[in-house]
Amino acid sequence: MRTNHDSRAKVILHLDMNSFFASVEQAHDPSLKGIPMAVAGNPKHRRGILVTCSYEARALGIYTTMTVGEARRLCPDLVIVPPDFEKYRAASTAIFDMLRTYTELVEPVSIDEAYIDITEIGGLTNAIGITEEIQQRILRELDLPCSIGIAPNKFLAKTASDMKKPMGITILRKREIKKLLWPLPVIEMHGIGKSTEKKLNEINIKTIGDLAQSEELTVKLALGKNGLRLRERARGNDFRPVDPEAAEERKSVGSSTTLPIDETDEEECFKIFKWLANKVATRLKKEHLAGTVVMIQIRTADWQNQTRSRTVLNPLYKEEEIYKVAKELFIKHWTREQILLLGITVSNIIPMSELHEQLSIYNYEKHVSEEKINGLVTQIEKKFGTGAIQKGSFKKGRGNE
DNA sequence: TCTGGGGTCCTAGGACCC
DNA sequence: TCTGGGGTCCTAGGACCC
Repeated sequence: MRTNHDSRAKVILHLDMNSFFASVEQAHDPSLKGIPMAVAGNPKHRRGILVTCSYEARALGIYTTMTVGEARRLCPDLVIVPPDFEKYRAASTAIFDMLRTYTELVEPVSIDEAYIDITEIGGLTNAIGITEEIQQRILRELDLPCSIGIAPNKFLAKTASDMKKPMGITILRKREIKKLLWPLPVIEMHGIGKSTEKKLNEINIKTIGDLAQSEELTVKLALGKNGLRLRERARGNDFRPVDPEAAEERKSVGSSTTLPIDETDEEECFKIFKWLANKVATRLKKEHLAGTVVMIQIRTADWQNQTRSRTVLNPLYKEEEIYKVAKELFIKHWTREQILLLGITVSNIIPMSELHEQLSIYNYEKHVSEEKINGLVTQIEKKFGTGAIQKGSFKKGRGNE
């Protein structure tokens, strides 16, 4: 179907904001510019870490995920600001809106990343011009730096945007991957973490090139379907389209917190759950969402994670309802081990706008009886053949039983 | 490098249904 | 009573990403 010299080859951009949270803070407060600064959640927390840091901080050996304590030791002048997600969300929206003035084919992947398919609006000839303009406009109008990758597919575009930071523009052509990608260790690949790296190393696959040139069956045996997908990516093949609706509706809303001490007191845990239920409920309400699955997470002092969940019939969104389920799950499953972290997540999300239908008993019964009827229809047709029943003949009206 | 919190996607077994 | 096969939902855990 698609060949190497395909004239219909796509031009995909991957935009990646540079140390996004820190940059947004600097844009809002110019006194933070040009100095080592970092964003860190609750600095007085016993295990606080840096969420992001400025390039000036990086130059001094500071990095993301470093503990606040160690960062301060290394750089006493480091300015630390607490995260402000409202601000980041607003900046993010502004960026994506700007991208959509070029094309509708914008797919946000996270708060600070997006894919853009510019094949139709310029192809390869205008790609660099458009990319430079986007980068400059984001810098000028929003005061935010970004890196952009240009490539024939998502994987290569993502890889390219990572190659030059900050304020980079990198083109990655398929014919260049042998030289640029294949010598790198597999861990450098997006989608490969510690665990997959280990499995690959065990079958003597060390570099991205090794993976690209490996036997299909060997990789499938070691990693399953995912292995085959990674192998294709390593060969430069990725046919996922840029899908503007991909990240449209969220799948879960959760909140978790590391406790001030390793907790063993049940009543204290209840209090935490109450607080978490409130946070989750508040966000559900704000986004007009509800969900039918409540999951709790318990991380014990030895870093073992446990999750326990329950599916309920009617979507819930109220603090009291969420708390009640979470508490019951906790009572039922906690083994009285010391607790490091507790969390609540509500998933199987349904927008409130669809909630009244879900809650209607009439619709619920109708749903059930239709399912029953469909089952009967199948059974009868099995016995007497498919024209035996005129479809829809007893679906209408009420009182089916 | 032992440290947070927000997510998504995938896998696999068991229950249950047809 | 035994035997086959397909499918969906629920639950728990793992891997990965930002």
